[in-house]
Amino acid sequence: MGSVGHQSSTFAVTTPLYYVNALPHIGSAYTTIAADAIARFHRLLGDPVMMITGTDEHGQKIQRTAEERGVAPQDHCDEIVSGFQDLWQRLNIRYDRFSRTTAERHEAIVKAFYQRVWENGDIYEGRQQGWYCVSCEEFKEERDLLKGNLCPIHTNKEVEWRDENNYFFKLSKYQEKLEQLYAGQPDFIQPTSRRNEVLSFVQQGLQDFSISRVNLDWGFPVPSDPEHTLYVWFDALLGYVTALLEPEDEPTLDNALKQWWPINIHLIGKDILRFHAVYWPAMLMSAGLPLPGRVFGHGFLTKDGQKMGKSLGNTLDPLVLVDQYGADAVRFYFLKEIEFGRDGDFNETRFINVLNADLANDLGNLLNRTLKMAGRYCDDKIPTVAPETFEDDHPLQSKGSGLATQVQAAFDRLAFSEACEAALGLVRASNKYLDDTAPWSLYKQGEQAETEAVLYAVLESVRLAGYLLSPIVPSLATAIYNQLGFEGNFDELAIGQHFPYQTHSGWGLLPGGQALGKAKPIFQRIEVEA
RNA sequence: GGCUCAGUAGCUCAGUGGUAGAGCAGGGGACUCAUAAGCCCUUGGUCGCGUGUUCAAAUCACGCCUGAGCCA
Repeated sequence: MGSVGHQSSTFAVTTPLYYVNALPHIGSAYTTIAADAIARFHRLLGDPVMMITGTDEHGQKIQRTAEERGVAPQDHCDEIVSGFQDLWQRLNIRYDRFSRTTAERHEAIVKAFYQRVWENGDIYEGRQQGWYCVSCEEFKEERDLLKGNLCPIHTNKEVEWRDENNYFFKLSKYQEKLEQLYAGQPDFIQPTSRRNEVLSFVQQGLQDFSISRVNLDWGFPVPSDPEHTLYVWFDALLGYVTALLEPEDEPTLDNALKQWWPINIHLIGKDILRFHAVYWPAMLMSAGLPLPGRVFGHGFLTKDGQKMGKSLGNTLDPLVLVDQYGADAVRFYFLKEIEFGRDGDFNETRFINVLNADLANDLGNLLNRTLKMAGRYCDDKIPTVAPETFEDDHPLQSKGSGLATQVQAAFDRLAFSEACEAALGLVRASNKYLDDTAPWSLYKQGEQAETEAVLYAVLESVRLAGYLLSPIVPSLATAIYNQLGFEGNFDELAIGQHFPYQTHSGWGLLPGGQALGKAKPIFQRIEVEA
């Protein structure tokens, strides 16, 4: 029952390498939480997992931001980077690599990669004229500009006229190959709405894009012409490759690619879809490297239905949120309450309602009430119950047995919300089952065996729900397991050996006689003063 | 301007031809093992608007309105 077939294989997932223009915002936190949940799920399965995050640190925008602050670019980057690392720690993100594009070994990888593309004849010198938005680090079409030569995205920034010699990448050469890729690998870009966007973009015909800038110091020199500086995006995407080097490895492409390449999933926000779904695979084709499995562009977050932004002054600081409510709360809200891929909203009332209803009332209280009864009626031990006690149509066993497959399918599709709903369904059924069977009455009537059977079924159901939710709410899962008498912690990297999916995702695993831990509410209700 | 997607209960969403559903929030009730939690019952919707197709439309077609996105 509940055993799930799974071919173990390496699994690599990335977040974007975040631009260090400013401290992390809630959007970066959202992507990173999702990536962490995916990585944790694959660790449960026992797969060797590589989760990559990091920072993108080059470009004119960084140079100027540092100048404005009166610090050296590298010092600026170091500062912001520690802000990211601090947030990831508070959010309980277990990344394996933190890739920085200013790392020395990154330059070696970039050079080697550039060399391959160069030798393949895909880089040429050309002239680029046009309006440039430094904040976007992109050229803009004149027709798209707002009045006063303002960038349509950075509406307070004037674009700058550039007329310079740049090096170009022959993107146009890969038009057909890219179209073949999208057709032959329909899951390459997800969700479908994003895929369609890319398809229609590519259909219009691809133009070569420039991969170098002049009059810019903060970046790597172009290997074939050190007077030029490599365009930040060309360098940034390669941070995914550099990340794969073992600490003791020589920084060569072969070393970087030997174990984890190709990446299974690139998780990104929809704003950088084009770079990952078009430019990146073309660059990889040019260098003769295998392509990633899929690129998933998730939606944006709003606050109280409004776009967040500094100008509106309605930003949501992830640091404040996690300090106030804790990592599990934040992780759960965003992954359970928002369908991954669609835009989602943050509203504090809804946030509190969801956490109280699902985590405190349904899940937390279920464990607590059952544990208290087991303490009183079963001598603080998991009751020993013969397996045949549970008929096939037992309401909890029947529901719990099918969950492993369901949840795994949901995680495969990055449907975190569905995974949560499935696990919570068992929790709700357990609360109902308790009321239907009323073990407190059974016990008073001297029905010891029945009491034990009921409590076992519920304890086991809480365990299973906690296990399946562990990629989303690892600390809660650990608390559940510990109170059920297990030793271990869902933050362990070897969790797939300690609590293997193969066995722990099934129903009926709790060992009878195991001493229970101390009952203590795992998630306190959030009280709001009226 | 072109194209795409969305508009269903206070909130978040499911429902793709046959008399409107879930979770949360709100109201009431019985219980007591529990984090005044859980369980049961319940209020609440001209399914964005209009026209059409059909015996029958939230569901199909056309038009419109609103919002979001893509068009280097």
